[in-house]
Amino acid sequence: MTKDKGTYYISTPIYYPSSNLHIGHTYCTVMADAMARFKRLQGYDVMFLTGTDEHGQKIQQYADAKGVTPQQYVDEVVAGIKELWKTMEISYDDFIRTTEPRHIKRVQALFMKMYEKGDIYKGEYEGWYCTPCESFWTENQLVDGKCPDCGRPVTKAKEEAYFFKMSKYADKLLELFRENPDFLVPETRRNEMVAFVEQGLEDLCISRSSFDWGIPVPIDEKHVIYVWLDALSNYITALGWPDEPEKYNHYWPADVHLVGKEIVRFHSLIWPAMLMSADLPLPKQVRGHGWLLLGGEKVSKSKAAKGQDVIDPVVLIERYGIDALKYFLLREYTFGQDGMFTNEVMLKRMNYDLANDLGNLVSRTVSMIEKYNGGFVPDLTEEGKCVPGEDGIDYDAQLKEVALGAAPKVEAQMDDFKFNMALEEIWVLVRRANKYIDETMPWVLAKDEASKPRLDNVLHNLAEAIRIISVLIHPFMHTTSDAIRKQMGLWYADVAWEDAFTFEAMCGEQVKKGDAIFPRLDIEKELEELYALGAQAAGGDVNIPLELKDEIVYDDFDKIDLRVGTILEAEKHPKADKLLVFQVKMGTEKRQIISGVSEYFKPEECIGKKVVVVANLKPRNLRGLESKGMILYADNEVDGKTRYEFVTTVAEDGNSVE
RNA sequence: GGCGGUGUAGCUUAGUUGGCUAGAGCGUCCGGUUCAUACCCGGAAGGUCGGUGGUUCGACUCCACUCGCCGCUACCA
Repeated sequence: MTKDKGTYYISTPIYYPSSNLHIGHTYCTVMADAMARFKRLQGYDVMFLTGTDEHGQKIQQYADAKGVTPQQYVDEVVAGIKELWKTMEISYDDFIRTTEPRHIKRVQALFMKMYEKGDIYKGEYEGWYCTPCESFWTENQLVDGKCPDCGRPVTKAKEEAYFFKMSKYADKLLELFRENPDFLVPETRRNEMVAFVEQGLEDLCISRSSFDWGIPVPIDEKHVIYVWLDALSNYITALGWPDEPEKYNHYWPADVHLVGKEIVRFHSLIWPAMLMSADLPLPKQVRGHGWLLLGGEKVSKSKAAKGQDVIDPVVLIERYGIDALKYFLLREYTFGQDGMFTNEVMLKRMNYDLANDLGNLVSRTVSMIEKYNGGFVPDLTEEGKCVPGEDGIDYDAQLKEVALGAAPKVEAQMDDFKFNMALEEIWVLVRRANKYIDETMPWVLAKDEASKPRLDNVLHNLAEAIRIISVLIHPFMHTTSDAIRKQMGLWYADVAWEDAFTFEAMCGEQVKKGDAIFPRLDIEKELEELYALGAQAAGGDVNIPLELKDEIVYDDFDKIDLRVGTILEAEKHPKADKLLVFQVKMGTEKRQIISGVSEYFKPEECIGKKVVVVANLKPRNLRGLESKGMILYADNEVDGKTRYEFVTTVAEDGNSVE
């Protein structure tokens, strides 16, 4: 660290410890870590915060099922998360757990501050509740009567609850977006939020009394504080607000909250509104990143074991190393956009960029310095300067120009969180250095004693280029940076960002060839082995219980009358683009049934299909047409896209299904 | 349906305020080289910049319409 550039506070979301983390969480945390390391290297006083959000009904249920207390349950999972971050050398400065006393008392203080402001009142909440998502939904938000976020079943809930007058802050939020467009990026997310607020904001339910695994409401012991007030406030409670204000005053407001696009709304609307209510400054920026997609779907805990791609970061690290995985995640994907994750894309990146380009550059340079100059980096001499040949190009000058130009370009890209572009800028230099070797042909120079001065300068310039590369990659791959510096004889100096701005720094260092920095991978072989691992995780030998709905008794099942039917007619609903209207014959009866499946089936291909129908379901009007019953479909995936299949049989129409 | 975004070589994609032959990586084909992890370097083929119309001396870049994807939202027994 050289000069003080001020503070830089960056956060990841606090993760929900319901199970182990996957590569999606890793992706977010790796980005935050790279930025934190980059800012530190530049001389900022960095605060990098991550942590876990440990309350809620779902954790309580998981713990009950396991026969342990919620605290015991989260302690175990959180230990695993910390272990993962340790393995990945995530350089967080603090790890906040919402079950820690320091957090609990400060959340209560925040509650009281908002309460005293008159922004919290007691009301009654009725709605549908999705336990896994900890979300309440209104009747018409439900999809197929299920949670619109995760598709799992919801339960009806009505309870006394405390509300936060968020509606009061709608205008101020719009003003925030209008006057401070950089508050929320990328732009598409900001547009969505503005549209959301303009629709009108409802007050936010911030307490629960139906379970008790949470922080008690200070004015009412029957209630616990509900997820958002509890979780979001971690960004200031970790700093000591309000009782130990020193750190808080030093780092707040945060420079950036890094979040996934699915929680942009909470960070850009609810969190600012809460801070406004408490008369506290707002964070400077919220950045929503994209998702890693597996076969077109978001990487998630429930999809974790599906298919052939390995998304367990621990497995990938064991096979390829932390730096290769980090490089891949940061280089391959564009911040803010979704990206496709496949083993093949990952392996190619690792081989082409790391083994072939960077690893090989270091390897060939060190070899030549050992072979042609006894292992010592030569000094530059006047007589060894490049004499432009017929092409008129001064190779030395070009290499130097690219090398010295890299750091400012990296800085510019990093300012905008364009990790992939920052790395691309570095690789422009890597490629230029490889090209420089072909241009100058040291092995030819080495054959003639008269060209020794020229050879020395070439070797020197290569060493300089690699030294600069070692500085530039340090925030992204510090272990590799150190390994390169060791081979280059640069062990004596700590990495400093300023070193990327000088080109005549080396002389006499003793290089030492070591193991390949990134061994070349046999992609075919790796793909096969990863495929096997993926298949195994997908359930080959392992028996992992499915996540199921609440248990029912036989009588519950017996209430459902399932019948075999044949689709006679099918057409699009005239007033709804996603609905198909079927005429289904079940024995003696023919009736109309409507399903929301037009994106999966063309009407004509449904005709004649045998289906299973829930026949005694209460009829309902759907956009003007009556639907009597429900056709059963099975979730499926074809060519990587989700779709439905009819649940079918060869049995006679009208027969019952049991 | 409403709002927003997006559509550029086989694949992944750069293209700030409109301006020379639209760049890059991977893939393909050809050539060079041997210091190096069978790596590296050079060259070529390949794009009517989704479509149509318009503004302009000139549009991938602006406008209108249209088609396809995506997100938010509504409807989805």
